[in-house]
Amino acid sequence: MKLQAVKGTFDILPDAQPYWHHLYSAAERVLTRAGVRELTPPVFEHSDVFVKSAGASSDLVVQKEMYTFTDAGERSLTLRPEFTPGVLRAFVEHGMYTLPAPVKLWCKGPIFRAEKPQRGRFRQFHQVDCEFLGLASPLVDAEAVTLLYRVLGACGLKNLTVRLGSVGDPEDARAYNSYLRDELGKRATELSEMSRERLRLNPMRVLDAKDEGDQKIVGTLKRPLDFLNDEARAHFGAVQRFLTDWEVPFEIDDSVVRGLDYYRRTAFEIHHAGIGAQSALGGGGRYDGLVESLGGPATPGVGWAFGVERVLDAMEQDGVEVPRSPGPTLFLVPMDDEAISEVAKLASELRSSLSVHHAYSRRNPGKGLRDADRSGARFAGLRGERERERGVYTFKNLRSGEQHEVSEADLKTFLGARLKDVR
RNA sequence: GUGGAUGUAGCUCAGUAGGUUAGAGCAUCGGAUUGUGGUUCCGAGGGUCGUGGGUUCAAAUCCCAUCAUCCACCCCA
Repeated sequence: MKLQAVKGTFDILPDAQPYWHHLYSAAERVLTRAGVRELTPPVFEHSDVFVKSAGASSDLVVQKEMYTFTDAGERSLTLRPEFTPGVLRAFVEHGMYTLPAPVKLWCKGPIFRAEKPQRGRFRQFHQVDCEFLGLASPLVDAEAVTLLYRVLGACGLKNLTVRLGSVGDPEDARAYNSYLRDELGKRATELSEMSRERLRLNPMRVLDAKDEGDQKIVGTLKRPLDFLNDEARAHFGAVQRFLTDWEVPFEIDDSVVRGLDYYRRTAFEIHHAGIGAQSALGGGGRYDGLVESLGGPATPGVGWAFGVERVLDAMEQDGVEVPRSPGPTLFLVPMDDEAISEVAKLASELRSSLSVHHAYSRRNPGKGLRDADRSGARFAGLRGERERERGVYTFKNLRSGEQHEVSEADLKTFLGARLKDVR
């Protein structure tokens, strides 16, 4: 058995951590300022939570990609394949529907789907998710889209494309689907094999067929937006007006199709060129009715999520610079055996207020200063026989090369003063 | 589920008319320097050549199988 991470999973190594922190802190900053509060749901839930939310037509597609297992108590549990159902479960379980609406929640963490890996697609990956519950107003849809856009902007991304659409209310979607089945059914023989298969399983998918002949046929059809009822149309118009007013760029794309049944009205995606075939960084939409179908009180809601790995990929493509994690303030070098434990003890004491690293074996000054330099330390502190005799450390500023002796008693004040100077 | 590409040192990669002890750069460790860093110079350690089988006097190299990784299709919460 080779020692190797499970297919579709990976380690986030120390060198990569600054990028992750940068992204998460950008998200936290933007969302917190907007009054969105963090909620951390468990990584797994009763399978029902995800199965019920997926809906009837989605479960063929979706359930086979869920990591489901039975625990020792014969409970069927599932590693979350998305955040929304778990957040809604928590929302209901804790009576958050009594809070003033909208209740705005966000979360972050790993997500699990048993898909075949490729660029931007893994079996364990990470999402930042945001949910706005309790209000059906288009104002909330617009705020949701805006915050998604702002979070990604705060990550340093340029050239984002927001695609905005509406799937209407359930009866609109049903009407459009049967329209598609009728019209495309008549011309099924002209369609490619793939589109015929899509027509059978999910007619809306025919709209983004890549085959040229298919696209000609699609061009003659009415669009999903033509089927919106008056209220849904007005809602969609209001969302657009808010976004325009708030100077959030977007394009209308009525082929934004959400795979899950629970979406109503607003649907949106945000894309970035240059991260491969999986170009969607994230997306979301309105899901009025979902809380109720999970067994809670009727509650309108809208939410989104984005894939952290894809955003990091996009950041890399855009050349986003992230501050390197700083080295220690001080690096201590023991120059004889007795000094090894002395510097370890001193480091331990100084760490109550400073970042202090040290070498773990006897080093000559050349090697010791090289170690200190490589650690990125600002100062080095050398300790050997000479220093011990005089009760001092030899301190060297690694940037200026300036060096003096500092008595053990003055160490902290010396460092404090030095740091002030440097700043 | 389908297709293509790729697996050689910790990392990035050379290395095919099959032929001695499989190389480089980076990284690590040591020395130049047993009390003064970044640059430089010298040296060392580190390899089941993904795995298994086959062909051959001889396989990293050719053949078959298998596993893994990457990319794309499909799908996409």
